[in-house]
Amino acid sequence: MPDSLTIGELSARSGVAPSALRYYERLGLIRADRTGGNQRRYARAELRRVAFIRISQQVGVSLDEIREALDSLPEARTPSPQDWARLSASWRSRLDERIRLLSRLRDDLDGCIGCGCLSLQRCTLNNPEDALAGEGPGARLVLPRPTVDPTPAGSLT
Amino acid sequence: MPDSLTIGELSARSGVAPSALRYYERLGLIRADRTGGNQRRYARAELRRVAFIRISQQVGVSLDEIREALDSLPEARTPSPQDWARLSASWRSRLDERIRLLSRLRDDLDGCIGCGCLSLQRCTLNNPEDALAGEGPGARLVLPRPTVDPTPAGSLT
DNA sequence: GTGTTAGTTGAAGTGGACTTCAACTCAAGG
DNA sequence: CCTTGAGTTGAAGTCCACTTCAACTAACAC
Repeated sequence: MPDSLTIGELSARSGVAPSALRYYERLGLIRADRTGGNQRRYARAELRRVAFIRISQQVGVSLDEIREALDSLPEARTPSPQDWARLSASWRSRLDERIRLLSRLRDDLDGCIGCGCLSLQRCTLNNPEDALAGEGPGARLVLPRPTVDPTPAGSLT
Repeated sequence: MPDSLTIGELSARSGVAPSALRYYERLGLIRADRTGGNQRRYARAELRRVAFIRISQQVGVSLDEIREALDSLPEARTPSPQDWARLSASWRSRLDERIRLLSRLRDDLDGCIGCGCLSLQRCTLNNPEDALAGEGPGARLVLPRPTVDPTPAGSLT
């Protein structure tokens, strides 16, 4: 059991293509030592970084933001379990939000399917930002652009 | 209350940029009549199509698949509520699956945060069986690659 | 009729996340 | 040694979903 991994090994164990690992390195998300012959050798700890990267992507975070998060890890020492816990927790609310949004979409879709209207007028879908804030001209279709609506959006008739 | 909409009006009411609407038209997702002066005029029914497109994107369906779905609508007549209900329902299982996946990710993340391991060894995350790789535009799951691992994947040590 | 705002086109550009390529070099087994 | 598979690089390519641009033309209020 070697204390460092080749790029092929890291790829196999993380499920991430070698080309992607090199790409991550270019972006500064992971790092590698080099052998005399200039080949990458990954410290075991990099496996955790890659795991964190993939999880974060699932949550819908961009590589750029992931890099920022990873930058907040201590450089001096190998990140502790607490360090990782902190980072993981930082995505928690985004994950919650995503789940909440999709769940509401499902419920609303059920409702709209029920009547076949797909008008979404009465659906919270219209106001993805926050259903409770629903006042004024703010309501729009799913995935609104940040601009302000001239007409009562969401009315499909 | 005109019986057709300009691209600006459709944009305002759907929350989709005019450039995106033109793009959708090029892809064959929506259609428009033309005035004598060659400007687009959208039938009211197009609003429903755009709504469906945006909802579908939320679910994580590509424009290409959305086009296929829309192609299954009757051309002869204006789609009925039932037609729309059928299409919406067709995404339902994908939506369910996506929600299920994210929920599991959340739970597992909670577990991993608890111990700070981030190893995911004991997590369902690892389970390549139901990886649901490549679904939607969002990043894929941890351990997405369909290739078979030489080593027990997910072991970080 | 004039001015302003909205719309038209094809082509090119953007950004994110990678992958592919060509042309090498390295590492390890026999 | 020699062969073979794994690794190296920078540059370019890909895919998706759009956006931007330049150069025009339409529609509409006054």
